[in-house]
Amino acid sequence: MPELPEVEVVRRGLERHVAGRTIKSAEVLHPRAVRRHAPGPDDFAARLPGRAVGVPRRRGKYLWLPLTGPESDPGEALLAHLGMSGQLLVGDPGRAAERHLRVRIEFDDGGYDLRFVDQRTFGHLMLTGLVPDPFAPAAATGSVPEPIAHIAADPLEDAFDDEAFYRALRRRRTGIKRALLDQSLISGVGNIYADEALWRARLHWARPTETLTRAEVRRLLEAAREVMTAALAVGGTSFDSLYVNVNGESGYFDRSLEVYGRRDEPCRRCGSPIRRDAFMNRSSYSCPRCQPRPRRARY
DNA sequence: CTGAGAACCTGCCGGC
DNA sequence: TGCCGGCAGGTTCTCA
Repeated sequence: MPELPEVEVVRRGLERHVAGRTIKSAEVLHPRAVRRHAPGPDDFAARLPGRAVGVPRRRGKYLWLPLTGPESDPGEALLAHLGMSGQLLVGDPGRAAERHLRVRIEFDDGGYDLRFVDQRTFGHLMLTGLVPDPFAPAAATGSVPEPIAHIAADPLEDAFDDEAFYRALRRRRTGIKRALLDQSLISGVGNIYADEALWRARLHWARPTETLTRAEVRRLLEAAREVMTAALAVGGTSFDSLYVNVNGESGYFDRSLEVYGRRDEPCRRCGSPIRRDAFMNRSSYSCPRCQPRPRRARY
């Protein structure tokens, strides 16, 4: 799926094209796209017309459009997760329907519409209330959609607490990559950027979390921030047309990847052939020399 | 409670 | 050409 940088690219596009507009209509073309909206597709579509869209927000890989308008009291939001293949696209309302168009939203100004297109249907949209942000520093006033209150802050947010992350890792009994992908510990990091950050920090994916030092965790977080910030700067990573901004354009970061997808190609630091391991039903890429397997490995 | 694996989908690619 | 296994950037659920 789109990881943090790709989702942020989409958020920025929505901020530019959708913020401040009022919804005229919503249409659900595939009920699975709103399966997590408990009251069902009809309720989803019926409650959107008349709502005004605020400034889109994001935490990790989730993004949401705050809604104001007739029905909305303290706060509701249109929450979106792109899953593995979801896209949020804006464009001329008259254009042809995409093959995997799931939800269409039109606005009362008659301008660009908003479409949720999702080939594999792992992504979803839902309408939900907002609750106080459990990860915000005390006395802060942020709010987040209720269904994602368990999603940790991401490393590019002010609310992310490096020291708390280190302590949580020391308490865990698992491998560092599994922990990096655990969105309740740190959000926004997926399979690509986990591998890239571990390579930069010279840590093996199976390193037991309870053996990590403060310095190593600091290095890892710095690496994760660097790689995701760099990816964001060039529009994110995409190997194919599945990962695009709201205008359907791909990013260029795939050209900057150091290990992901580079099996048997030389490590850019030491020349050793990059290895690929199967793990968690997915691939992990690492350099056998820069990231030696720990004596005690955890999966 | 924690950790590990399966399930949920569609499409593409390489090998036979 | 067609079929089949393997693989794809994620999350949630279930079971131990």
